[in-house]
Amino acid sequence: MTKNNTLIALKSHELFAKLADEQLNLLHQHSVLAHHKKGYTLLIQDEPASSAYIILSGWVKLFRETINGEEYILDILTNGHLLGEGALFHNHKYPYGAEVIEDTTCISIPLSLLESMLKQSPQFSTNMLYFLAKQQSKSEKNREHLVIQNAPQRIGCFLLSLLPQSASDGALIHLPYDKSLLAVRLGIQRETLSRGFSMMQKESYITLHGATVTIPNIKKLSQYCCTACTNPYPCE
Amino acid sequence: MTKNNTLIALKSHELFAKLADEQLNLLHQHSVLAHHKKGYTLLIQDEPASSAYIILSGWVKLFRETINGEEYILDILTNGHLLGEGALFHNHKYPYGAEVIEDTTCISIPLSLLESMLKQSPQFSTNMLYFLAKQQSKSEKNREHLVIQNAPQRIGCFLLSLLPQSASDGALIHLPYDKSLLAVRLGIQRETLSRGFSMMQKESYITLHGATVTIPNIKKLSQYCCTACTNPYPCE
DNA sequence: CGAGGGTTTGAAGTGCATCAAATAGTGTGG
DNA sequence: CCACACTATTTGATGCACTTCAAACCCTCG
Repeated sequence: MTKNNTLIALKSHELFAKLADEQLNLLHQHSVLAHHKKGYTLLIQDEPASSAYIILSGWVKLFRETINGEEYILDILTNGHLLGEGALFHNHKYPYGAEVIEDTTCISIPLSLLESMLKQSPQFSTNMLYFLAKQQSKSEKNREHLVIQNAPQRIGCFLLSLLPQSASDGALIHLPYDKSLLAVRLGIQRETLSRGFSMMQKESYITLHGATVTIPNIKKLSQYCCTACTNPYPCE
Repeated sequence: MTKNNTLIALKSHELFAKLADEQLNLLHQHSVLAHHKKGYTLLIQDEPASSAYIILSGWVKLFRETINGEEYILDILTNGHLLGEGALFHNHKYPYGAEVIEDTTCISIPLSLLESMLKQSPQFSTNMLYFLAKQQSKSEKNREHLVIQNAPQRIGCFLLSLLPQSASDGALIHLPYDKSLLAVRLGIQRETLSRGFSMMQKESYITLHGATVTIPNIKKLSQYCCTACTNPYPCE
């Protein structure tokens, strides 16, 4: 949890892969490690932006406010995820708000530095291009899921996305945050989430105890969730 | 409709803005103008990719096939839109299929050329970054609409997106393609689209004759459609 | 005129939302 | 360690939006 970890975290992020040591050091020098408690507001939508953040631990939700005051959730992020970089291409304003939902450690990186690196480092430019392309494909997938999958399928798909690639049948999953938050994330009501879980238990796609889920047969679950989808399991 | 128009179309695309004449000429030399009839398959999903295309006229649908053979529509494109460029960041394979749905004129541009320009031209790199960022924001908006808006609201939102910025009350819109295709594009059934239209007529948000829509009061319609949304009208 | 696709209308079913209430789980102060 | 308050989650009952299935209508074009 020292300044040294910052360098390691930076190095291991795809956005900074293959960069010259010189540039990594520059990033390292200008980066600040910070801890934030649950409830802390990290980014304010449409406010002038100064930093991007890489999450080292904890959970952060990205959201936008609707005109009549409701909240729309774009994504919920954790270890290794980047946020706030969108401001680089959005008039230096954050395109979404961000709130800490589980105590979070993160690195803040000045956007001005990223901007100058974009101009000077072709490697970084390329990384950013691939990063944006990947994000877009993820966003398209999310949209597809909304159109194609019903509620329980979306839940199952989300569970599968929590599995490491190496997971085998019987794998344990600990839900990373509140079920009510998960419901919003999936675009359904808490009650629907609850009923979805219990239906999937009855059909023995999963077993559920509190916030712990086991998947006895990954193939069976993925067949239920992914058949209607354009991406076979594993989805991403 | 000569080779000269190709140059003009290239110059006016945001992706090629501010490029040196030298590069524009290179693009121009390697670009090919083509006409395709309705039904023509322009791109095949997951096939090795050779070209990107800019549409000059007509309509093209982008789609992906689900595992059980259904079709999911990503977008429907027309004048000025670019397609196929995603292959640059997707192992040189097209991330979607594309089919001509109204006779189309388009320019094909070799991906290899774009790729070398990405490496050599910082301006082009920057353009591409902004282009991808914009596409992503569009994709996020589409997703939001699916979560937040009901069917008639999505229909109204789509109609509003067809209006030029300069449009005033009473503006005429000619639906660009089949209502059944529009339904798929909006993620609803044809019947639901039809009922949505007739409801909006009854509430005098619009009037409808065949494929021609008039919007007597833009503000009224946008209040109905956009209040639940995080983006005020005009949406994009 | 008649065939065939596109579109609308009607009737019934389904999935999810909503509202209401019960239950389980968590943290606090005694 | 327990009692209490408070929140998260589940369960039940009902309603609405959209889908599905079926049939009619409408338009265009040979």
